[in-house]
Amino acid sequence: MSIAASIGITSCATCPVGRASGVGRGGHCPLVDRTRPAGEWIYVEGEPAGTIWFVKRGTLVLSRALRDDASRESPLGVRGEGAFLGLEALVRPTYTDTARALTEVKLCGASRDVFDAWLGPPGTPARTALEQTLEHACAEPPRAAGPDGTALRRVARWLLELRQDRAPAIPRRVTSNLLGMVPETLSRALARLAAVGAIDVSRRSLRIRDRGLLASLAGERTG
Amino acid sequence: MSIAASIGITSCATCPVGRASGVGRGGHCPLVDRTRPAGEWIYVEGEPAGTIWFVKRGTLVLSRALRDDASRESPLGVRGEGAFLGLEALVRPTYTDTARALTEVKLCGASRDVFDAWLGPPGTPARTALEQTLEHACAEPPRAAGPDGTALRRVARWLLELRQDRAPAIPRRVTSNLLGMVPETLSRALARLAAVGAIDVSRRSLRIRDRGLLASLAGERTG
DNA sequence: CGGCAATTTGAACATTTTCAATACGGGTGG
DNA sequence: CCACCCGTATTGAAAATGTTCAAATTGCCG
Repeated sequence: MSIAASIGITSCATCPVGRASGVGRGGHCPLVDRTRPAGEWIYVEGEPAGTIWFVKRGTLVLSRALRDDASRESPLGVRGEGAFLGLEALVRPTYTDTARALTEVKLCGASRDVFDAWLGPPGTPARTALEQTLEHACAEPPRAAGPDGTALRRVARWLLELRQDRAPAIPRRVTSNLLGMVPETLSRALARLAAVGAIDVSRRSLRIRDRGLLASLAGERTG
Repeated sequence: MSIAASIGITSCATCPVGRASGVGRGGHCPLVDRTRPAGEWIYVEGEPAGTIWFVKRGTLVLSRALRDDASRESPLGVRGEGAFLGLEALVRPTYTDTARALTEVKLCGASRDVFDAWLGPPGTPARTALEQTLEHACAEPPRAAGPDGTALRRVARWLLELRQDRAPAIPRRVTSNLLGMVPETLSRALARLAAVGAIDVSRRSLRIRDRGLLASLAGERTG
């Protein structure tokens, strides 16, 4: 519960990983900093999972190749500050998805072996829980959620949940896929929301104008 | 990687949790067995997260209330042997979803405090990784996967991925929601697959007849 | 053997996707 | 500093797909 949140991870002393390593109490964090520019691929689905990363700053998209057409990929999540990336390396030989930087990112990384050593001896309760969790998370293919309302409704809801910090950089294609629709549909939904005055939208900015209206369109326990 | 799989968890000595507790080496596992009949609710979304469970046998559905209509709920996953349930208790005050037994299940459970103690001292690397992972997993609302093919295609793919063991008990309503469609659509898709001879389907049995045909319908890198 | 609930089927309807054309906005090079 | 170009986003109209609602069927259970 007291996990690092939106304060910003500025140093190893304010980083959960750093603290767990005992930085400041004579400990040393084995993960090393790297900064990567926006647009860069951190790792690619299917390649040997050699490195595990921790996000200190910035935002990334996780995506997986469409099975229909391996040349296209469908975004399946966004990760930001405080997330681990590539943890599947602990239970899988290869990465299960592709991670790409959406903004400039600051990552701390370590090889699988180093990370493994950092976690402590195998077979401890905490490691077991972690590994079982990862095992099951990786095994489960990404599933479509049930049809939970129309496109307009899903978009309205998404806007309400929006973390201020994550919003700006996410391209339409990513967002639309996350919401289970094609970019055109997202465009239309945003246009409609703008038309009724719920939001202000331009090609690259987005602002909620009337949160109450948005909520009612989202179908939140009606008002 | 050597995590308990389909062999069956028959005793604490073959259970990951038991082994991590040192059962057989003088240790004692703090989780206690419970058997619950099919159909029973294990916990409900929103209620205080007091107990964490480990699945030793059987299958459960996890679901979350639809935001449109809190009276209905949409299944968002199936958990079986070897999965932890209600782990969100470590980072959240309340359960984030509802767990219901699909078959008779054998669970081992412990209160949050007991489980917490079992995990060992807070702030260790393994615990940190576990907690960060859970934190992010809980925070992320279940997202629809991108429109990854038509209903027929998704159903065909699902059939191919099907774990033999999980198949039998899952009702249509659950399956259909997992696949992002209404039960009627699933019915029709199954009927069509049966019509072309890819599967044999009856109201409560399901058998793959022609795996190759199914794969081609699923759009697996074309043949 | 009846009643019930889940599933299947049918047909009309609504929505979303598709395909194609257009408008932007940012970056580049003159 | 401005014109040009390219990729992303938007818009339009038609087509396909999935949903809805209602009715019929089936299997299960008392």
